[in-house]
Parts: sequence; structure tokens; C-alpha cells
Amino acid sequence: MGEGGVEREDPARSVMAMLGDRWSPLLLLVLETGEWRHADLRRTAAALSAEQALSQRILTLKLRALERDGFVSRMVTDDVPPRVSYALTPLGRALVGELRRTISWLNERRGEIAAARRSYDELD
Amino acid sequence: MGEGGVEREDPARSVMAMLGDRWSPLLLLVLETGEWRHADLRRTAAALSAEQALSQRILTLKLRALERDGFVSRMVTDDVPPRVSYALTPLGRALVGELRRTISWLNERRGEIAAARRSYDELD
DNA sequence: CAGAATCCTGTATGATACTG
DNA sequence: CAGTATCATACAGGATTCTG
Repeated sequence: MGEGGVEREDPARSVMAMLGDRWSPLLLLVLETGEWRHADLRRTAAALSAEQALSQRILTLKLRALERDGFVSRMVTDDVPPRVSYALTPLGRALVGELRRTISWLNERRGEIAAARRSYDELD
Repeated sequence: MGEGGVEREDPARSVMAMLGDRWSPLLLLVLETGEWRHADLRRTAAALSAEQALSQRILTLKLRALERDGFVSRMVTDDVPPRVSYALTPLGRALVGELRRTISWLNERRGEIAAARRSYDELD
């Protein structure tokens, strides 16, 4: 239980937690550019993060959580092999707007925050 | 996609994670009202969360993290017993502005998100 | 009072193998 | 291709006890 944070109650808190987790913000930003299939989205998000790979399992968990809150839509055509695409909903696009605003606010203060950290860490 | 920044942030990611954690947002909102001492802040934050108590340890950890990033200032007078007060810095007040905007955006969409969840959970 | 030191638990994240 | 199913682990959060 508790996988993917799907059981949380208060939308404000759970969505803020989502925006602060490892992959969701990145997925939202990638999905903003259009429709993405599972494998491509996975590779692109991992490349952008410049960190480790994004596992299939985690990608699925994160997408399910975003879908559950109405930020992402999942489209399936029943071909074989299956073709599944993900995209932002209108609500998801609006959320990305908020996300971008927060990110740029933080980026504008990047230097100030970094300086505060240096100053704090430098004390014995 | 061009300008902005879809990728690596140091403060951006850690601060977003902070804003999404269990106590930091609440502490920022309480501290916005003025200067607070450890014990009072602890009690008040716990009361507002309507959840469990906030342990001394966690309060200290969260305050240290906020202080390190330059959002909170810690003032000590060397009396016995010690008197320690916490307050927002100007940067911290600005951060609370951003936090409030995000919170109210989410609160305005609370119904829509809740509906999406119900709809999602109802299937299967 | 404010906090440090310990110890403990749940949850998020991840690696890997398997399947319709 | 787009997932599940397992198994493993790191870490945030928290309960409790002690002290300058």
C-alpha cells in the first residue's frame, strides 16, 4: 500500500508533494511538448534529468498518479503490440504554468540561496 | 524547448521538495505571522495540521533546512535558560508569497481534482 | 527551553525479470 | 511495447530519552 502516493487525501498537500518529487515535475514539462509514448517519455525524461535511468515501474507509478488527479490523459489504441500515448489535460497544462512560475522564481533566487547555503555550511 | 529550463536545478529541486514535505509549508505560514519560539511554534504547527504532534527533532531539522537556504533566521540570546526565536527573512517572506499562490491555485481546483480522483478510482 | 542522541518504521525509489 | 511482479534499499519522519 501507499505505492505512488495514491492514497493521499488533501489535494493541496498531495499535489505539492507530487511537484516536489523526483520525476513528476520533469514528466509534466516533457508532456507539455505534446503526446508521448511510454518508452520515448521514459528515455527523454531520464536524459533531461542527467541522473540515473527512470525505471518502467516508476514511470508507470508517476503517470498513474498524474492521471488520477486529472493532469494527464492516457490514450490507448488496441493494436498489437499496444500503442499507448500520454498527454496533458487542460488542467495539467494549467498546472505546468504554476510549476514553471515556481521554477523560474527559484531560478532567479538561485544565487541568493546558494550564497545562504555556503554561508551556513562554512560555520564550524 | 528553448528558454526557461526544463532540466537541472540545484536549489530549484530541493526547495520544491521542501515545499512538498510534511511540515515546511506549515512552518513557513506560521512564521509569516511574526517571531516564534521553538516550543510555541511546535505546538501551533501541530495544532494547525490537525494530525499528529510535531516532534522536537523534526521541528529542528526543518528549521535548520529553512535556515540553511536563507528563508528563516534564528536569533539567540545567551540567557539561561536559552531563548531562541525564529522568523522569516525577506527571502522567506517572498517564498511564502509563492507558496500562497500555489496553495490557492490548488484550492481553486480542489473540486476538479477530487472529481478526477473519484472518476479514476471508480473504474474497475 | 531548546536541542542532541538513539532507535524504529513507513514509504518512495529503484533494479531486474517476466508477459499479453 | 507497455506494462506487472518481486525484491531490495535509502531516507524522511517520528517516539523516546537525556542534558547545558
